[in-house]
Order: sequence, then structure tokens, then C-alpha cells
Amino acid sequence: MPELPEVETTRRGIVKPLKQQTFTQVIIRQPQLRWPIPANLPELLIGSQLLDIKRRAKYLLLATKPGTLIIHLGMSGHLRILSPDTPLKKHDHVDFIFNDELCLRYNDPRRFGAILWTEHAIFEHPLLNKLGPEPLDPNFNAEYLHAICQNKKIPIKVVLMDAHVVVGVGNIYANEALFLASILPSACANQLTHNNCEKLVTAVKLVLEKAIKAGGTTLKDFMGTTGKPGYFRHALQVYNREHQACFRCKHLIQKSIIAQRSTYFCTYCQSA
DNA sequence: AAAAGGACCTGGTGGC
DNA sequence: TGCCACCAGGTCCTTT
Repeated sequence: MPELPEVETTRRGIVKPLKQQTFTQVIIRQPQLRWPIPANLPELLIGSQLLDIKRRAKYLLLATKPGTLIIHLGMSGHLRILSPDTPLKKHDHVDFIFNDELCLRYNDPRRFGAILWTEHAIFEHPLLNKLGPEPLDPNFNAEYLHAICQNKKIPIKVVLMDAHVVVGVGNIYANEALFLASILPSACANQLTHNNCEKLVTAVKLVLEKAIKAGGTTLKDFMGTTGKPGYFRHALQVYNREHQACFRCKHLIQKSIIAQRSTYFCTYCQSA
């Protein structure tokens, strides 16, 4: 679920009800996520006010006076806001309770996510200090991408998905952006022209902005509606469409594996 | 240093 | 119905 648009949608959904609220209880049922949840998290948080919720890449950053709570949703995680007495579902690993009346509940079946704590400057944290620019930031532009690509002899899709190059471009949007830019995912990065990079940067921004705007469906899901989102599905041009007709040219969408990830493309539309 | 592959974990699906 | 292989929205770590 958590591509960048969904993480941003989650952030927007929880910041309003929770900002300025005070942590009154922290319940850890399953501490073993990607890394162990700090056992002293309850004592660190209880009594503190949640000052703000920011996002960097796919990390949610919950700022308090003594430090920052870092939450990553991994491959399968999500956050919901509920009444604290809501019956538990499978994989409800952590509850953060505010003012004894609102519960932020973390659920993550595969446990690839993370809940961490730091008291230092947040952007110096080892997980954050080597990240590339945000995709929607002006620093992510054709000049930057083209320069990076010069010394990369790997498929452009792998470059796009490398968080040291640019954050937040997951498998779905890498496929979609490359289709929009008419560039084959397998194209060797150092073969791309400046013009290719221009189109690709534009496509990444467009696809992510559109998906964030479509985040309403996710928000609804996140607010407690049952059932899976399917939020951006209708807009997908290539992802998960193997053997189906390309919407643009009617040739069949093909699938291959690049860096162990499913990759979808139209050889007719994506010639670069 | 760059590139490739493995690792972490559960659930759903499709084949036999 | 059961069992099994394989796939899934991420990303760090180890090996080549």
C-alpha cells in the first residue's frame, strides 16, 4: 500500500486530529518489526505533546519536544485513527493513545516497517542523512538526473527507484513514469539524453501529484472503511497489465523482471 | 565504488 | 480440501 502518495495521504489524515494532542499511553504488542521498537518508547513519549507531523521520503516524522518518532510503513503497513476500545485486528502491533480518547493504531502484516526514536537532529539520522531529493522538489530536475545517470551502467528504472538518487518512487510509479516519458525501463541510464531526463522528471512529478490528489480514497480507507483501496488503479497505464492492450497504441503490455521487481512496459510506446 | 543478490515476513493466488 | 511454489506497494546489508 504505502507508495509515497499514500504516506503523504496518511500524514495529512492524521496531522489534523493529532497535532497538539498529548501521548497518554503507548502499547507495544509486537516489538519485532524491521528493527526492534525501542522498549522504552512509552516512557519517552507519555506526557509529551505531538508538535507536528512531517514526511521525508516514506518516513513519517512525529515531532515532540524531547525527540522525533520515526514511522515507516514498509510494504504492508498502515495507520488508522480509532477509539482506543476498538477491538484488535490481526497484526495491530502498536497503539499510540492521545488524551485517553484517540488511538493511532499501527498495523503491519509483513513487519517490514519500522518505529524508531531519535533525540538528535532528525535529518542526521542514519536512515535519512543519505537520501536524495524529494521528487516534487525543484532540486529534482533534468540537470540533476542527467548528471547522476552519466556514470550509471544500470537500467534507468533501477536509478529511479534508488532513494539515494530520488526518494519516494516505488515500483508502481517507476513503471508508470517511464511509460509516460516513453522510455524503456531497461534503458541503460548513461544512454539517456538530457531531453529524456527532462521528460522523465516531468513524468515522475506528474504521476505522483496526480496520485496524491487521488489520495482521498486512501484517506477513506485509512479512516476505517473496510476493503482494499484500489485508489489509483483506474489511472494505471502499465502496472499489472501484462498481456493487456496499451491504452495508447493497443499493442500488448509486456512484463519482465528488473532488479527482482516486476516491470511493465509497451515496447511500441516506449522506444527510448 | 558500483552492481547484483539476499534478507526480512505474512498472506493471497493458482496449479496439481 | 490440502499442499506447494510463487508473488506482492520497501530498502538495508552482504557479496562480487
